[in-house]
Amino acid sequence: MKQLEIFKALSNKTRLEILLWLKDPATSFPEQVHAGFEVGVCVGEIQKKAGLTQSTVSEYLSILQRAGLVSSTRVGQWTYYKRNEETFIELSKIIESDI
Amino acid sequence: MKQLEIFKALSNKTRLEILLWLKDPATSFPEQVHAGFEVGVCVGEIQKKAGLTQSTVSEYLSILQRAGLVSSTRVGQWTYYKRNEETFIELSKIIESDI
DNA sequence: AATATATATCGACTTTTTCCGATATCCCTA
DNA sequence: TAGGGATATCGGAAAAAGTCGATATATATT
Repeated sequence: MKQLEIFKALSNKTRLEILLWLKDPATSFPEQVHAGFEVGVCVGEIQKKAGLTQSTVSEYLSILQRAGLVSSTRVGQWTYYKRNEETFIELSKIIESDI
Repeated sequence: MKQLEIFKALSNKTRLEILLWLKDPATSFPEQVHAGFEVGVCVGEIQKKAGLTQSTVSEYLSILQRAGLVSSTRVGQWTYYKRNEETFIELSKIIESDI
């Protein structure tokens, strides 16, 4: 687990918001037609909610993914992102004891 | 607790190292003449160990302090910094449940 | 009061991050 | 296989962070 990379990923307001939205997609996003929320939320919906450009949001999701905070699944032309809860648990433990 | 400010403070290799050193000053720093480690470690010792200039280390300690991760005590001409463990505990809980 | 030592602050320069528009890639359907 | 929609990648401008040297401030000693 690369702590520094994780903290950098968390050092941005929009990225923190995205992580919060992904915590409970059903209340944060409109119903998804092509997939349930179990697989995640597609980039387009996240982008609309964030109010930034598509390229920026795509980049932000990559940053979160490289840090291990989210994972993605491609289904057809959509990429769905969801939280990687194990990483949050690990991080919480690291802060308790290793930092 | 300002999460974003905390994560920014933690997004730097040297600052993470400083926090680790402060976790066990007795093994990380030479004996202090003018005060025990209970009050913290003085800026000069932290600076030597970090290998950066005095101004940079002083700035870094301010950043950590503004984030609530350390606190300082002035004794004579020295300023001693020590960890603020409550903040780490709080942060760990926030990551468990609020992020 | 003058000097010395420890720390903080300031101004400048460099590097990194933020965020965009344009373009490329991937996948679907006609 | 051509066109369209979703996402990723690239290149760049602007803002923020990293880092330094110089200077200011605070305290201690003589």
